Amino acid sequence: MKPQVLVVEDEDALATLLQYNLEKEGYQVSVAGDGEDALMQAEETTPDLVLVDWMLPKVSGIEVCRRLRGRQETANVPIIMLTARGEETDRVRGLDTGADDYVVKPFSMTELFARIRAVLRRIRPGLAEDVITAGDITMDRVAHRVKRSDREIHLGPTEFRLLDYLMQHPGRVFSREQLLDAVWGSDVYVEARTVDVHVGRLRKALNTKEERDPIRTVRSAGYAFDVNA
Amino acid sequence: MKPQVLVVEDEDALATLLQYNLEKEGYQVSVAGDGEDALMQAEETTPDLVLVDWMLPKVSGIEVCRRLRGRQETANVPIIMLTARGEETDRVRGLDTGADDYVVKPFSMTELFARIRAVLRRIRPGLAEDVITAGDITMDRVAHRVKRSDREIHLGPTEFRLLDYLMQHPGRVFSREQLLDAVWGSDVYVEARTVDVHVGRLRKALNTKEERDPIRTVRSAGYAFDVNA
DNA sequence: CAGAGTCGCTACAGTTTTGTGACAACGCAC
DNA sequence: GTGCGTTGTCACAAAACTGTAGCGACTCTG
Repeated sequence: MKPQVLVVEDEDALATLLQYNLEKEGYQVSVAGDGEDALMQAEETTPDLVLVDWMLPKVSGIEVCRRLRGRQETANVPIIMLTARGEETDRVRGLDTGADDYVVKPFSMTELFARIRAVLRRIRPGLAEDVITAGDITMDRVAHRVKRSDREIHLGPTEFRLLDYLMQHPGRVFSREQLLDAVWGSDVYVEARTVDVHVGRLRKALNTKEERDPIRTVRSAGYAFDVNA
Repeated sequence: MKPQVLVVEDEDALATLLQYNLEKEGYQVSVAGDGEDALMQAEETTPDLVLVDWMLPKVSGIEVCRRLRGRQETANVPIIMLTARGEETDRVRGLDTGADDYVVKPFSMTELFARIRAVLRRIRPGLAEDVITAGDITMDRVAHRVKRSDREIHLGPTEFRLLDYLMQHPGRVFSREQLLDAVWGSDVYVEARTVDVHVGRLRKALNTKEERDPIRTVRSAGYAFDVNA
């Protein structure tokens, strides 16, 4: 599963450059032009990493940090700050901005990539494990294996990604469109009903007769993964 | 106890890459960006092995060698040099730089690991792990031999390194690109599908009719070596 | 209760991905 | 040079997976 990166940058040229290079590096990228937009998108896409420019219109970068940290869903998302040289660099380090690292402009892409990898590596193992467990279902993303109470579950690539995404946000309802964006990719066009089919396949693979279906259908809204209660 | 490795490399991207891979391989890694830093850290952490780039800012790699050798505490620490092709390779070998071995860039990770183990084994027997076993498969890296339940397996060099790498990280799925980076070298250009062919050859050599195939194909993701359960 | 909307499921044709045999090129020992 | 083992690439076949359409069941609304 590609790590999702949210870029918060008002300067168009830089934003585009970042998006282009990050995607080439294998990240799923979304861009926000200002702080408000950033907070909204962060809620929607729940990124694995946020890249925030220190200077932003409306809501400053540092404020974006604080707000992200303040919210349940995004409290643990790693943040990297982009600052211009001399832009209170010391205070960035000194103050508890909530950022996990910062990069001073101008920076090279390789440098940025190195920081990103370092942060993801540092933050992720502690918070988001390679292994997710919900009820009796275990998903090991490194080994690419899914088990339900010691029974090995075989899933196709798409079903795997779908389950991955759902398990990562348990309880939350996603519309078919949201799932298409997140699991298929925001640029492919597929029929919304296709999601139904894949959910069906996923259910068939996951459940035996006795077992409770962990995927909940919400009529005219979408699907959600429920942790056993 | 994990062997401690000090990496002295100014190029950020390479340093990060080395750190990442070495840690995954089970080493405790610290990184120094220049010669001075290196000497300081060497004093602090007294590493079991030092990896030095030949070209460094401030204090050259060869100078780092000399100084490390000149100091009581670090006089016997094994050193491996990283040199670019053509970078006075002969003199590196010829002169007594104090290095125990050297690797010519570009190199594959498995090659580097092999050198590291070799040096550690020579200097600090006991720190290097020479034999890996997984299920009924045994791989002796010193003798360069592979056995499956007392049956001798003949492998070509590439298949050997491939199996080595896979067995080193059992259960984990690697993409073709990752395998190319790790086994072939990070910059040689070979077709990704070539990995398939080598996996095929490896399987043919490893398995008889009765035996379970230890290599698992993960569709649209890569391959993994599974320890028998 | 009719009609519209929504969802589960199946079948299937099309596409993507993987396994494999053949082959030419290469390096190396002799 | 000759011979042998190894390597990377290609082409083709097999296997796995995907998206869509279509039908019936069910639900909501008026």
